[in-house]
Amino acid sequence: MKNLKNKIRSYTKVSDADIEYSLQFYKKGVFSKGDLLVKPDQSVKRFYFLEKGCVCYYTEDQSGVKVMEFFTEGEFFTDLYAYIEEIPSASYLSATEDCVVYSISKEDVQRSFDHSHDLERFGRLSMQTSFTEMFRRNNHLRVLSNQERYLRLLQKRPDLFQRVPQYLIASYLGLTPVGLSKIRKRLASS
Amino acid sequence: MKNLKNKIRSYTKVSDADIEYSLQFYKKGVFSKGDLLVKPDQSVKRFYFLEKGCVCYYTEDQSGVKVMEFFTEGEFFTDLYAYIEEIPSASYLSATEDCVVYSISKEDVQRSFDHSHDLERFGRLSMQTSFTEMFRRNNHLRVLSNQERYLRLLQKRPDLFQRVPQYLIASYLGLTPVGLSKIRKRLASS
DNA sequence: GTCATTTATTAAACCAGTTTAATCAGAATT
DNA sequence: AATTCTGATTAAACTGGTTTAATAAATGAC
Repeated sequence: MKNLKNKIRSYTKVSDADIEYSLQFYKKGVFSKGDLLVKPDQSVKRFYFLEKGCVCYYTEDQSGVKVMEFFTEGEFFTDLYAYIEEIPSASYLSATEDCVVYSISKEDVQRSFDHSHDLERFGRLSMQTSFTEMFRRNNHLRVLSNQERYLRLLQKRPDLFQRVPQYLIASYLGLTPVGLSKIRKRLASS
Repeated sequence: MKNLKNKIRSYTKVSDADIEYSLQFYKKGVFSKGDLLVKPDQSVKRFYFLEKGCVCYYTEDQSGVKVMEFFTEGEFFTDLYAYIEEIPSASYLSATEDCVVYSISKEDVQRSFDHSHDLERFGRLSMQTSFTEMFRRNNHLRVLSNQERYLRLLQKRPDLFQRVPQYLIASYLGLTPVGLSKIRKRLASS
């Protein structure tokens, strides 16, 4: 739980006692490549810390898979929208590699927030981080060209290209595998 | 400040004393149609409650204006990304009507959060709301067709079509005025 | 090591939107 | 009432992506 403890502390000062109070609720979980942590119509009652592995957050409709995010080691994740709103998920959380997670139930999160002002603050700041990350991501989709987004992803998260198949990356970039292939070709010949 | 007080209380239980503590920091402001509350390269140090009027949150680049959100009476707003990250804004907050706002500085927000656990919780929940609203909005952009988004906006926020020019609505829907016009024409003839 | 499956590339036809530019309508100013 | 300005529509040409389908390459199972 060392990484998790450091992660929490990276948001705000939390006393040892408060950290231990919160950590008591987390349970270790392991998933194999291909496992679904969440799937559509399920309720989403847990909040996860990814100790090891990679998780893909996506929706699927008649036109296929649409990737919203890839989570990797050291990140908190869940289907945050369904978790907050307490509605059935419309999405998948799928392990694209073997994963080790620590997770806590929403009730226990609430217990932590009730228990101390500092843990509540941690909750606020972690929500703030979820907001800014989503904002940044959506801004890129809004203002950058497909090619710019591809190049930026290549630069910012080169590991992803080794870890997940290109058609998922294409979807994450907001295009089809064919479209991404064209962009790569265009770039290669220039 | 009655609307503001009720708004805060709609998030979580806050004592009279805490509410009054927080409310002491808010200052009333009035803006005329066309005024800019925030513009690019400015720092964003205040958090706003919109008592009356309508504010458009948008960016502008070589390809023109891109509307991210319209805020109307009873909503909190600011350029939240720049506010949180404490970086110069990349956006505009523009009054599309005469407006009355109450606003509080980020330092005073922090004072409120330090002052009581309940106010900190309000802060967490309001951040949570910002997250879910942004998520919902982006989800619509992601999974709905332009026509579906137009029809849904027409249904959910019919007032907007009376209050702001159509070319801003087109931008909000992720298309050009020409594109929106085509959709309207298509719908009219069916 | 071979076969089956999954993933990536390429080509061709297509299309929903864009861009540009002209026209039209309405509102505000004088 | 005439003039200007802003906003909305229409038309025509264009384009960056899609879709479909076929092929090729890589991966994994036996």
